[in-house]
Amino acid sequence: MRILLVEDESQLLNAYVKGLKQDGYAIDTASDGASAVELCEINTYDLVVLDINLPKLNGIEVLKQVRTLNKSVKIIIVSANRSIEQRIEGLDLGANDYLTKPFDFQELRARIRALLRRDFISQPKVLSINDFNIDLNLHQITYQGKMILLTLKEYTILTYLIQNRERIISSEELLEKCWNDEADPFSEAMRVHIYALRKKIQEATQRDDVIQTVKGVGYRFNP
Amino acid sequence: MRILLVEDESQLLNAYVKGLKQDGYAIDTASDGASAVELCEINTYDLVVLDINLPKLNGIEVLKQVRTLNKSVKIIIVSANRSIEQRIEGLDLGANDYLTKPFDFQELRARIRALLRRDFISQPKVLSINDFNIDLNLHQITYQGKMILLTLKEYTILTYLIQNRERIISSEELLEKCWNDEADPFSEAMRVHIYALRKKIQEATQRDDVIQTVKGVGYRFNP
DNA sequence: GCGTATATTAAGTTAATATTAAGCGAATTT
DNA sequence: AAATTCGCTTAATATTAACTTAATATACGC
Repeated sequence: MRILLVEDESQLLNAYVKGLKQDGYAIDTASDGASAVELCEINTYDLVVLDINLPKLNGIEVLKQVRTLNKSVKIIIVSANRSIEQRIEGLDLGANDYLTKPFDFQELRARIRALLRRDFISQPKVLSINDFNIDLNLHQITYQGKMILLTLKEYTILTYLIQNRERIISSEELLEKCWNDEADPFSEAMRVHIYALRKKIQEATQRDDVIQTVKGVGYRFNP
Repeated sequence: MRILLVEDESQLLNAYVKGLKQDGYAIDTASDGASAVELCEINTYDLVVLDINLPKLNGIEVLKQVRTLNKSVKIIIVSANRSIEQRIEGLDLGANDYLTKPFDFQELRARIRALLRRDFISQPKVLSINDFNIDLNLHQITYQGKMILLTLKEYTILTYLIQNRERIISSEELLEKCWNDEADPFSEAMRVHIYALRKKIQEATQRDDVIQTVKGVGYRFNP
């Protein structure tokens, strides 16, 4: 899942980035409205967190343009201004949720998860598929109760494959959803992660068909 | 857990601060209504203790604004005026509890704990997890009956990790919940405390996996 | 079998965390 | 009030783990 954070207070921004990366999202950032819109023209985000009080381009205007560019992206508006009017206007213009500053980071986290949930097969914080058990809180994946120790990137990839296990995921999509802007599209890094993942999964499950390769198409989680 | 104390009698204020810091809360203070609201705009508190009889901005007005800013914060109103009317009004406006002056500090302490309790797994004053025993009253942590001598900050951190042991806690969250306003967000101080904590825990338990590191994500208490 | 897509390794780079020692200031003691 | 202690923070360095790169090997469809 890929998220764009638009926020001009850089300190706040950094905190969000870190927190959300830990949840396995690929994060891009913009600190003003113009570059936010630019990024949305280039990339396809699943969700945008948009601070309404922005330099250069008014937040409401950014909201309109982003929504025009991408009808399905989820947008969470953040604002220090608690006037109800603005709140309504924001939702009318196509925002999906609204948060008033200051808010607890856990609150943001919960709402993001809630909004992205619809795209997933399963919604809760813990999903069980056959002998696999994924705890989204603990970043923990177990097989028959046995823990599979994964790095952050491995966890991100596997979670994405699992949450979209009804489809075959192309390398391009995996790259797009699990890496951010700076990722080199020609890099082989992803394959190395897949390899490491398979190794760890094989060790834990004695199976080596859990991540299937569909040549020329992509990868697929096979529970 | 982070608390804002709003009280214009500075002597009383200092006493509260000291007492509550002892309990491991991160404490900010304000001595008038205007600055209380300002602080709530900047920071996310878990709880606010609000004296209703305030200079500059009427306490009830402060209450309204604080509640508007943050729906989930717990608010305890303190007042010398025990008129039932005001009491009702306060609770109607979104306060969670009410104390009439003069009151015993232990009373305040108990109510704060009661209100913050819901965020925790376990509510009682003493929690036992495996061989660990945490007495929130005595600020004492023991392992197999053996006392682990901790400084205040160490106790605060460990208690937070223990009370949220079902999640991985990022450094950002730890900083947010265990330090107050003056904390430098780029400080490495927390890591030093973690180090000291681990050392003491290792000494007492002979185990060194009690505070686990999940690289790129955070820390976790592993009982 | 040929060519392309993917897998496998090992080595290199970067980022995150751990460790250590020194400094500072508040509180306590003498 | 000087000296001492203690807890907390700072800063510099070390260590570790994660991630990427790059080079080579294998597999698979045509």
